[in-house]
Amino acid sequence: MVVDSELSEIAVDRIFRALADSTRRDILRRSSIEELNVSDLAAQYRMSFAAVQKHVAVLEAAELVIKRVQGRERLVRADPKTIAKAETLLKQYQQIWRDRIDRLDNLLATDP
Amino acid sequence: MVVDSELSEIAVDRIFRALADSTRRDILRRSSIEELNVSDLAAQYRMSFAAVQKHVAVLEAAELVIKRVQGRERLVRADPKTIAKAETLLKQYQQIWRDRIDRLDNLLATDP
DNA sequence: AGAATCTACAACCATTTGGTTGTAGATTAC
DNA sequence: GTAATCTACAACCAAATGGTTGTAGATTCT
Repeated sequence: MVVDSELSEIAVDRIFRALADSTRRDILRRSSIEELNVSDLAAQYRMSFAAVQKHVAVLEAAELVIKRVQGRERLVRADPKTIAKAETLLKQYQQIWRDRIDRLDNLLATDP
Repeated sequence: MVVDSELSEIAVDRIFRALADSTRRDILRRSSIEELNVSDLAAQYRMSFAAVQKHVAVLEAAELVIKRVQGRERLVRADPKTIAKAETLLKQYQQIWRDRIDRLDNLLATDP
């Protein structure tokens, strides 16, 4: 039985790995609100431009953000589809647990 | 504005980090279905007992599973509360994006 | 054209991660 | 009591991660 249906395990690894860093979560949040270039993002954190660039690359590899070229800028925006996929995955784990509870309930109800 | 409300950033890091490995996700799935000891889990994977033990420890540190002592065994079961929290976090990101869409819609509707 | 801005990317470093083997402590079975 | 089972934990190793600085390529501004 497979929990995942449309994403490869590697892709799921990348999504959760990308979400496992507060700087990246903040980049995701900011780029959910408005499209930003990498310099604007970098200005928000106490780390080098290159470090923020790497964080954006991790989010991009996970397909959590999309980068668009406009002149010399790279505009970053969140991709809500991938976030939705991650949420769906967690829902499936919860569903497994709910099914288990249901089975226990039925057991207790039918066998008093 | 803070996305998280009750979990520390470090705790969120640990949750997503723990989910970023297919072996750990499988352990979580199996321990969602039934309580298992570490040996039973280890038998499922092509890696050493100690490696599986470490994976369980990562899940435990993230509070995604709970370990219970019974005799010489350590019984592992998923903690649905933490899974639910992770799902809630992702929902919040989606909500930010939906709010943005709503704002754009309103803008387009009121200013033709 | 020249300067400033935005980005890419390489090289490097310390720490963490994911695996291994090996040893030892409890608990259970015989 | 002894053997088998289940677990904990240390020590070690290779690879990945998260940061740095430095250099260079486009693009825009004056």
